[in-house]
Amino acid sequence: MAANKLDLSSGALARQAGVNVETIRYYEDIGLMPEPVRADNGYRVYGKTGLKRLSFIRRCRELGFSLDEVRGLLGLVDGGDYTCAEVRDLSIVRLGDVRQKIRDLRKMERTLKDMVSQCKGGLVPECPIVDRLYTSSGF
Amino acid sequence: MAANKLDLSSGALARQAGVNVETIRYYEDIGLMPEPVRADNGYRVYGKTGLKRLSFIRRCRELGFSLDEVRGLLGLVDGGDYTCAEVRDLSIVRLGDVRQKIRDLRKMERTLKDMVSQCKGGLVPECPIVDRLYTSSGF
DNA sequence: GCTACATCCCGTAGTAACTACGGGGTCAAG
DNA sequence: CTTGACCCCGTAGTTACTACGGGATGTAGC
Repeated sequence: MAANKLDLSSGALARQAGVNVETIRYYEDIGLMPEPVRADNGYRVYGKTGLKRLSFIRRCRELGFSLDEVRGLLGLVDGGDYTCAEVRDLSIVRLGDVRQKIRDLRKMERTLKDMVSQCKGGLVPECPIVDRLYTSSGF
Repeated sequence: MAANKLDLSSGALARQAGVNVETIRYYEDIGLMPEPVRADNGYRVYGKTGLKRLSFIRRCRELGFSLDEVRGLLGLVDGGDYTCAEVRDLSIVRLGDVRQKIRDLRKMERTLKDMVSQCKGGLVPECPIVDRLYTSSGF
């Protein structure tokens, strides 16, 4: 076979997509990435579609989709019969999750900030932060 | 032995501290919770200190401290020779982490929001969300 | 042709922080 | 005296990877 000019080894693919090699193999194991063509020496060979798919996965992960959700998205795309609405719904759920997480973190931020500001940072072995965390009253 | 009126079984402790029973055993295994006194039947028996310690751990976890960081905090407290400054420093690091995480999530939120708003949610098999995730251009 | 050295292969095990499972002992109520 | 809740323990599963180790292969310089 003539080598396509876009042929990529697993290492090259990993670099281009911004993941590492083991991750590709992991995705292959769990069925997110298809088994690639192999060169005569047994090395994996990827093309443009491989790169697109892996980049898709990486971006979804960056947006906080779980691998299972990514699997769902890819299933829709693979089947070719997905509707815009399905994808949109999943994204809206994700958006809700993200917003909830932001709220939680802001609460954490406030609590930590309060604790730090109450603490003089001295060398004394009594610390309002520890007191606050150690007493049974909630915060 | 006379039963203290604050004696708690593992189940009761779990309920009071808001974790579940297996988690207590896990903390015991990894040395965060000390091995408790056992009743004649082999059941674990906890007192007020057990409850305080477990609640401390739970609160730290809620604030995003890793179990290793909690271990450090507990080590300071256990040793009795911690200084306020040490605790404060760790809290400040955590606060920085939390703020970074909020920034990351806000970026995710913007991206998701944009994607959803671009999508009409129709039944057509072309979806700008998928396009956006699937193409190799970053976002 | 030979020697480094990088890169690839594979299977397996380790990570964090739990959660779940399964098989058995115990205890209080009716 | 049985039923159901609770407890014990060890082990394995979860998510999403990362690390390890041993061996084959490819590539560059001498």
